[in-house]
Amino acid sequence: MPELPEVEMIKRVIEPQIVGQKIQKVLVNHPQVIATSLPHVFCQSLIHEQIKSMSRRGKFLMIHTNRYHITLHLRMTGRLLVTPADYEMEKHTHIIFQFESGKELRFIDSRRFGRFWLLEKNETDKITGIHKLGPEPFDPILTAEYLQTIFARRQKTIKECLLDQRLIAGIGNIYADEILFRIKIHPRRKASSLSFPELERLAFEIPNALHYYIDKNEISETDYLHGKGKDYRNTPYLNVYGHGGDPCPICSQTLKKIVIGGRSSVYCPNCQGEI
DNA sequence: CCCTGCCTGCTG
DNA sequence: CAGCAGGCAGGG
Repeated sequence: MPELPEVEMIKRVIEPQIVGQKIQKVLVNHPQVIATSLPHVFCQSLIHEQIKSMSRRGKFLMIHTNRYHITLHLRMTGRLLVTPADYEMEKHTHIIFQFESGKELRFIDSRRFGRFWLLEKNETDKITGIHKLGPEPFDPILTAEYLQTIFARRQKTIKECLLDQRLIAGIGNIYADEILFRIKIHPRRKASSLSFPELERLAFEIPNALHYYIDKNEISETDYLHGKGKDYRNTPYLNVYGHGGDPCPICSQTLKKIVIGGRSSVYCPNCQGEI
């Protein structure tokens, strides 16, 4: 489920609660979620490690300890919760990091698509996929010129390009639709067909829209736990995603839902035109 | 480009 | 009940 604004929110809520915590024990209920090694090795390696910090890259999260990077991807339904030890155990809890303080960091994932990797600090990461990511949406390199270069020889639609993590990291189906709506560009347009002024609008709106939705996602630690990590507060501010068939918030024409590259896409045929 | 698999839960 | 879901990898 989570895209960049959600992953960033999770990082901001979780990090202050786990920094300084020392791992006493790690429990893995479903071995499949550990991509790097046998669960036994994963658990054993992390005992006595202290959490130093947390970071985000695209939709990946990293938890940094003295000797390791714990890298994880929540995919569609993954969640992280910091709880007291006696907090009710959610269904589909696959990993529990027990801290010496009594607090726990829990990974919950109903569809079990989420993955964890354990990397030594000096190890070069060639396994998680982070090494294949394009620049962060907030990287100043993301100019109209840059977009022109990466789109130039692509036959793909702009929607598919925005979803391509090798080109830009962190944009998923929701925000691809929202960004295209904001700049009034049809999702089915060929990326290479965008004019320079259109690319300028895109280069501006990618970080602008994502910042906006990160801000709207702000939540307190208590509210986050209360919502079990499922409360995404920016949802009411989405203009098109999940609104197929509704009136466009700008022009009131009916928003259309189509399929592009196997993904549902919602757009306004009036504001964004028809091809 | 397309398709499949990975999984469970929710919606119509 | 089928169909769909905000992700990604792998294969043809």
